[in-house]
Amino acid sequence: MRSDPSILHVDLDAFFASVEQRDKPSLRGRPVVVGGTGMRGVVSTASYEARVYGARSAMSTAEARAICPAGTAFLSPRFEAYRKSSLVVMDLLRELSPLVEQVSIDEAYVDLRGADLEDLEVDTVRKRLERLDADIREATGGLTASAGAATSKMLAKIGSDLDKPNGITIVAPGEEKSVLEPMSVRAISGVGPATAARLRTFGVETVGDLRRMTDTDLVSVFGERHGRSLFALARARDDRELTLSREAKSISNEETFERDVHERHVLHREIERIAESVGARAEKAGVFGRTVHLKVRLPDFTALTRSFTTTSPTRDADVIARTATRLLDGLDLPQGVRLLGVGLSGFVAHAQTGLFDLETSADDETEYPEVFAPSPQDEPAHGSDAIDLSTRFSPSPERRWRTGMDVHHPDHGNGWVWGSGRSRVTVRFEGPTTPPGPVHTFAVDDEALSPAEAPSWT
DNA sequence: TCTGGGGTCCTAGGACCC
DNA sequence: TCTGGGGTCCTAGGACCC
Repeated sequence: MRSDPSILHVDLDAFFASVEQRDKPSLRGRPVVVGGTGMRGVVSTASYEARVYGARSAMSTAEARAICPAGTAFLSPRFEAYRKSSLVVMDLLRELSPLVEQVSIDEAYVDLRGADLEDLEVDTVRKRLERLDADIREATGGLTASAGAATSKMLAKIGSDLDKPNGITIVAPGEEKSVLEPMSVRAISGVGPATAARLRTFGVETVGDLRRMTDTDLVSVFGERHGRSLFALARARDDRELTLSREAKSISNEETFERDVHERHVLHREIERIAESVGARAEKAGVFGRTVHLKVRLPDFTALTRSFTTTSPTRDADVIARTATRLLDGLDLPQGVRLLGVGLSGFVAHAQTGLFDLETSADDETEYPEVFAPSPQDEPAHGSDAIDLSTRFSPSPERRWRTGMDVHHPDHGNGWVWGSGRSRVTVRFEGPTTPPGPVHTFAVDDEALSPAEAPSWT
């Protein structure tokens, strides 16, 4: 914890709804709800006029429609417009100090130690924040923000929430514990509905209550990390520094269907569509991922996740889709599917050629049984007959092994390609299941494969 | 007309290696 | 012969955040 209120938290007020009201004067002064407008939509942001009626973020749009008066505008989000205004605000923050941690499209921390201020006294900070407030209004055409400054991230964030909308709260050094004490435990970062409910069973509602629990008890109930963090944060001990830059660790897309889907072929088509977008985003980000994730939500809202890690990083939509389809086919889904998601993680900056490069050194003299490369016309559509690993195909410049490809081996049965390299292919048989089936590696018939083809292998 | 979509981090168990 | 830890990787699930 710092000795001066040099951490700032800035939060744009009802951001999506405010942008809509700014851009469309007829919406000003009226309740506006931005979010999914379909039957299964949820609210992203409700304007303050809509909050009067009880509309809230994360509420189902259906419920918001039921409680808001006629004349309430229900709008789909226009992310491009929001991004534009967000950028304007983030630039203003970076003008204030180069030490900015952007948390989301409408929220950021700023380290005022990087600001050009004569000192970090409460009055000096307040004056500067008042100027920032005016700058944000002017630069964005009337959007407002709420701000909090304090000696730690937690207190700065709590501060920005204390006087919404468009308020400035500075928690003076020494006041942290008394500000925190009467607040609900939900004010602590990392305490959501589940943790709050468990704490309630111990008679803990406020941060003051939480302080009566021992370190040992909290660790035994919530685990090492979470327990220690609760103990420290309840005492306003928060040394977290700003994270000035971070790289994405995963890319995913998911979709909730308007109606639960029962047909496998529809799910397969959806996987292809979603994988297409995941692959395109990975390409845009310049990354290749080793792990493909599948997420399924059932009509009863339980979520299933499956993942598969290969040695061959990819961003090929086709490979992602095949892998995800494999994972889906390992699930029994008699109730149908409410949501389907596909993701990619385990990023490396460049695609590896495959197992050969990753796992085989030049002096590796392991002998593998030989199999033969398939030709593209023999590559089966998923679900149809597998490629027979014991059959020699006629050479073709396009033939290649692809992760997820169905194969058959006379000794091992059915399987699918798990990874491949210039001279060998690895197959997982009877997979993917938990626990996974056996993996066998074969040397491929590389006579017909020119080295130039290798980079296109996935 | 219950409950989106994009993420991050943690835990726990098993495999495997040293 | 029996009994070890520690570390890492992978997988599944869950909590949390905006």
